Amino acid sequence: MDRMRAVLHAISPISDSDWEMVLPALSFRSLQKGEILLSEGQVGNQVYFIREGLLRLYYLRDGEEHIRQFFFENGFAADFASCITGAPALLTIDALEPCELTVLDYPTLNQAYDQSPSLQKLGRKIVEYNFLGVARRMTSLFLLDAEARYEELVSSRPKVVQRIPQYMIASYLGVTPEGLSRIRKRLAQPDRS
Amino acid sequence: MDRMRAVLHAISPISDSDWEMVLPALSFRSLQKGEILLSEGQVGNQVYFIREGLLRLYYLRDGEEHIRQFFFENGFAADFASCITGAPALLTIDALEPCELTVLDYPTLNQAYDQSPSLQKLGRKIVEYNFLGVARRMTSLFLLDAEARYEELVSSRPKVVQRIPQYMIASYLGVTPEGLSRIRKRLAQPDRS
DNA sequence: CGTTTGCTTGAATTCTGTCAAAGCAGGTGG
DNA sequence: CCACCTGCTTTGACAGAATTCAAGCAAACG
Repeated sequence: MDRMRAVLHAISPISDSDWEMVLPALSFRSLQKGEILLSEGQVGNQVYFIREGLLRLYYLRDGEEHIRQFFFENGFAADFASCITGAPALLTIDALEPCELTVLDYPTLNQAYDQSPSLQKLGRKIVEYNFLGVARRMTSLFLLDAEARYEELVSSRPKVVQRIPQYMIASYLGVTPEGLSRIRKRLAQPDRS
Repeated sequence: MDRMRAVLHAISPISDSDWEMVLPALSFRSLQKGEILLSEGQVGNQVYFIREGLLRLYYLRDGEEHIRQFFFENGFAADFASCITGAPALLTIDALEPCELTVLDYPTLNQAYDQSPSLQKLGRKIVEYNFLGVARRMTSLFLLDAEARYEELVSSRPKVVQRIPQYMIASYLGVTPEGLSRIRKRLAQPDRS
């Protein structure tokens, strides 16, 4: 919990009185591997700080899972779109590993925003951060082919490649498991001229 | 200028004193068709309100233009990522039609945020809005094929299809002009069983 | 030790991009 | 008013790449 405060403080400074307003929004939750945290159709009015574990955010379409994002320790997971709009989630969140979470109730958080300018600012910074994240992801999907996306992922987030099974990485990259297998093969043996 | 204030007010209420703090950030600019507003490599520390005209935001890669977004009257255009991070823009903005713009200086705006909680909130709402925008775009690129993306575009933003040449729409959708032409052909004559 | 799960590999198919060429405007200048 | 030119869209043929389907293989697990 102090770790979460430290993470938030690094984004934008929080005073003790700010923190007291955040406290009522907090609760705790443990998850088993595979447990679902948010299902498509529910309203995702919670944000999760990951003290321990690994989560994944994905779309379900025609029975297939399309993974949009992975969340690691000391990070925040949420269907932000659903939090912001209050509309039912289009996404599902579940645990890839056993998790220890700190749950933040979003409506409560929103009320706190209106009572403290510095929390309001923190809120803005968090959205900004998330904006940059999707924008990067969008750019990568838009400009790069699957092979380049994989190389980018390996170099920029090696943890993902280490801790997550390959068929999920394939889904994240937007290719089939077979496709990723071939990409890896291609990259393993560079040009033999 | 009153129109811009009205647009902003609809997002989050602005008082007269708030507005006075925004005023120093404002200036005006006219653009000819084809004129470039922001080039890749520059810092995009401005946001543009479009009183009149039509803008486009795109990546330049290997001499090719990959269009990410179109901006219409009464909307805001910017390379938000560059505004937020202060890093050089990866994107270019130019005018598809003659434009009349109200320019907002982003650093000045940021200072105003820290002086008024309601502006801070407005700032948050604007980022939220933009977040939802990229998230939607990202989802569409990730889940749908080019044909479905085109149908979505036609039904959700018919103005785009009407006012913008087809080869640019193709670029926006992430296909070649030939590809889009075939998609349209396919959609024109439904299943003849 | 057998079963399950995930990764790889091969062959057939489908799709998309590329290249080249031809129609079809809309605008310009004779 | 007409002819031409330029830029955009369409079309066809072809090659390349990715998905799909099917099978084999290795490691993990009960």
